[in-house]
Amino acid sequence: MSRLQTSPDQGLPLGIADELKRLIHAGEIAPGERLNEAALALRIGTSRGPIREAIRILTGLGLVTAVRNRGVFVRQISVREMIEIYELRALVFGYAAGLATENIQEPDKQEFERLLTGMDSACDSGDGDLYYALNLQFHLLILQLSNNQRARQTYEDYVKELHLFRRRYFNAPGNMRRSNAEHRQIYEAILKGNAGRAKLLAERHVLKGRQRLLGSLEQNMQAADQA
Amino acid sequence: MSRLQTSPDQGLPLGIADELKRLIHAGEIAPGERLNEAALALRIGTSRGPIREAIRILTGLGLVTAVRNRGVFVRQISVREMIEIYELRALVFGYAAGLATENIQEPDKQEFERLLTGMDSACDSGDGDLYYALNLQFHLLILQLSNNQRARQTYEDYVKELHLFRRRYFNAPGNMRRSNAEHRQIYEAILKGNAGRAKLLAERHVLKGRQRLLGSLEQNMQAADQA
DNA sequence: GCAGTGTAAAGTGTCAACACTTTTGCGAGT
DNA sequence: ACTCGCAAAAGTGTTGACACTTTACACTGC
Repeated sequence: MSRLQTSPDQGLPLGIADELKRLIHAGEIAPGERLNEAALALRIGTSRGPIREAIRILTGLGLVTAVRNRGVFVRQISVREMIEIYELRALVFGYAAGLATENIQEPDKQEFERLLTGMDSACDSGDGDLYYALNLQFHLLILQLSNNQRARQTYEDYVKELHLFRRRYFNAPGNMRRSNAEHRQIYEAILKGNAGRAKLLAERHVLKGRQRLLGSLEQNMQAADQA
Repeated sequence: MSRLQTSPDQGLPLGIADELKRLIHAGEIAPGERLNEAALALRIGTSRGPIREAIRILTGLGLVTAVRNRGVFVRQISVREMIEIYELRALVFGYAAGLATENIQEPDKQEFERLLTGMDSACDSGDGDLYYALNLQFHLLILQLSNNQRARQTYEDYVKELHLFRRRYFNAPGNMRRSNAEHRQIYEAILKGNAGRAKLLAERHVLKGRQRLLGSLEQNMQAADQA
């Protein structure tokens, strides 16, 4: 019954954990929702043992919170946690941008150009999903150029974790344009080898992203109040 | 048979996981060692089910690595990983020191003084363990003053994770003195409200700690070569 | 109609047994 | 003595059953 052809079989629990991670990060299982062991076992086509082990992996990862005798629930992130994570994400991104000035090579530059023009056209066509995907690639490319694997992993984890924030990020076209203008500035600073400026701009870029999110959040709240 | 009175019972697997974490971080289970399910079950006085779940939690936390059909092994950290983690630790510590300039209060100042003089006397008496404990408190106090709970948690995790580095840190008395001199400089910068300087000194302090570790590592290697 | 109670259903917690894989070690053959 | 192969042992992977807790719901009494 299962379609766990995700990875070279590392064992049932690991495979199930990956599948659950995917479901959670994709939002198919909403934050706050409970994971039903029996239902999952039936769906995957296994017994509850491996399911429970997979869920424990997620517990260790902090994706779910366990309550004794009541089950595990997909973690919800509070506004405060969101703010704190953004802070650290900005820090790591700035760090990586600074190092990128030292490690950038010719092929990377071409990749940067491709991503930046791609995001421009995504702005023009108002394609938020495309912009989001390219934006993520842009950020990860910089993390890659930090030459610090752990930093890259940490950054990816932050991005995924922020998906647990209850409210969905809503890309207004104006935000996308502003965001990409910042991208260009960061890229130019990296090109010029200006590590300090690249770091500063990168940090600010993430923190501005946070502000944009908080802003749209407030708008939503007001809209909800009026309804 | 078990003495898992560690915490308000959050369930057997959680309790066991905590116990295992303690054993690993205390070094009682060495990096690279395998965890035997049956033996642990016997020791804790339970069946293998909860043991396996506890082990999966550790898998999620990254404390152990699982190999199919062969068991789980306490994670070993490579030199490269150690270097990368120190880099991020320096970043977070610098960040916290910068913010500490804004959030420090009177009682914190007294605590700082207590820790600094305590470390001085630990230097005098050559008490490495005491120095290590106070040093950790000093760092955590600064993290506390960042007012970013997540940063504090991250920093603690880094410190624990570095315990998985195969070679033990060996506190030479000279290193302790130099280290505490740096502590004083950081504290003074925080007192003066000089955020930039506090941040810079704090970052450097951690990176110097890394150099000290790498240095003692090289010495050990040479000693091993001569033996 | 409503609050309180008791019971059934749903769900999690734990266990012991069995299946499968890997490792160990003995013994035959060279 | 050394190697190869086979068989026993050790260990992990998975399962279904049972115990316990929480939740849902109908029923009783007011």
